[in-house]
Amino acid sequence: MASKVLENQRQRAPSKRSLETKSRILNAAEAVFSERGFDGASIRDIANRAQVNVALVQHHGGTKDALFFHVVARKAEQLAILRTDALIRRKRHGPLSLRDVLSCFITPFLERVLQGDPSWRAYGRLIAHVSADARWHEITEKCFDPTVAVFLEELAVVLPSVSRQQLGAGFVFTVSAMLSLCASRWRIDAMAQPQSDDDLVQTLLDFCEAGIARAAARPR
Amino acid sequence: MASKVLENQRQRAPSKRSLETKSRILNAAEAVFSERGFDGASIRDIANRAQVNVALVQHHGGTKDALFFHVVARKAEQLAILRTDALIRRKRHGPLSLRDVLSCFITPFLERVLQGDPSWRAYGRLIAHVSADARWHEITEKCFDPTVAVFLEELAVVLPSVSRQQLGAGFVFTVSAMLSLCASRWRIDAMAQPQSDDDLVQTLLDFCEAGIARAAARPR
DNA sequence: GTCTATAATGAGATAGAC
DNA sequence: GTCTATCTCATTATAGAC
Repeated sequence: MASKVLENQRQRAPSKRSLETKSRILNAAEAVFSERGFDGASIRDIANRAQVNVALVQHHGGTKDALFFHVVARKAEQLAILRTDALIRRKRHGPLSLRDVLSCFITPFLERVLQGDPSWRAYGRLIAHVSADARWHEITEKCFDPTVAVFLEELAVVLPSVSRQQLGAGFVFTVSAMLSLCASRWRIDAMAQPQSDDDLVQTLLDFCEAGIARAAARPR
Repeated sequence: MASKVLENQRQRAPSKRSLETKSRILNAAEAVFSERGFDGASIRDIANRAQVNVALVQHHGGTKDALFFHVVARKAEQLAILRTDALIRRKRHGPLSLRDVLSCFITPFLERVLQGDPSWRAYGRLIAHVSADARWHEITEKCFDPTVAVFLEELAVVLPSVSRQQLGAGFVFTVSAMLSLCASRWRIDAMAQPQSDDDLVQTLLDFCEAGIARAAARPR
């Protein structure tokens, strides 16, 4: 009898079903958080979307805060690798330009967010939400700041005459312009004829490249 | 008896006390909404901060949505006047430069938000929040789009060779960079030595001016 | 105009059976 | 791992006395 119980426990350490359930929950949380924000989302909404019992969300995701952090961190880790990989790969073809650095940061993100994948689309809105709220300071710090530091160093190499203040400001402006494409693209499209994703990304790169380069031309 | 009731009602049509109460409520709502967002804020928080009974918030502000709209619209009206006035005043001194147009849009806002006035500081964060969320589409449309349309026209005059798509994108990037100073200034300050408000605004204007001017140099 | 009291709902979290 | 049931609390909104 007792051995039968033990055997059962051993055999389903993390069962296949639970793995599926856990990632269904994370996906649902990603979608709901991105649509309604942290406070607007409820565990129950998430459970419904995941087609899972309410209690299971807490069981697999922990508290609501922990679940939120987990959702942000999951793709942030992928993103950190994609961005630094892009940087390393481009470095093999000689010294970097300003546009190279910006492109290695922006493109891996936007090409996923603007493309069809609904999960990345949701993630884009979610990050725009996280980034605009000082309350998520700590999440930003853990998930994104390490990569940002790497790219700031690269900017400093490319533009040695520009002060750290200028570079920091330019980088924040760049990130916020990038995120505006996640949350406010409808506004751009409403102002004129909609344009292709690719054109939009090039326009963004033009904008930020020129903006940061200006600091080099007019040191402060 | 009956005449006494009528007299009481007449004498305090909108009494001085009620006017004070109403604006205390709006100020409190502004502060709480800006700190916690729409969903994170509660009518009770607002009532407490206004030192007023819970029921009074509903009485003077209506539903939570209506109160939110009212708070956003209140300063938006002032802002629309300040911005267009700045435009008109500068037009008297000859034709506008690109930087003039951007400055007339950005400066009236940022000089209030970055300055000490806590009410405008709160409003800045609030607008950053509103702007990052498609849910407030309608509020944006009513409160800000008319002014934006005016400034887009001015941009088109200054840069006739640039497509509406490019101008629209450049304007959205500019607005989002501007709003990043409301919500994410701590991030800039964390990256390097903090800089003065004035330097920061000039850096922003340099960035956006160069960014939009680039579109003129490289038409798409 | 202001207050108390309460209705009606929905939230996050947990205990305990299976 | 999964589910039902429930605890505990906070929310918006309103009804009605003063």
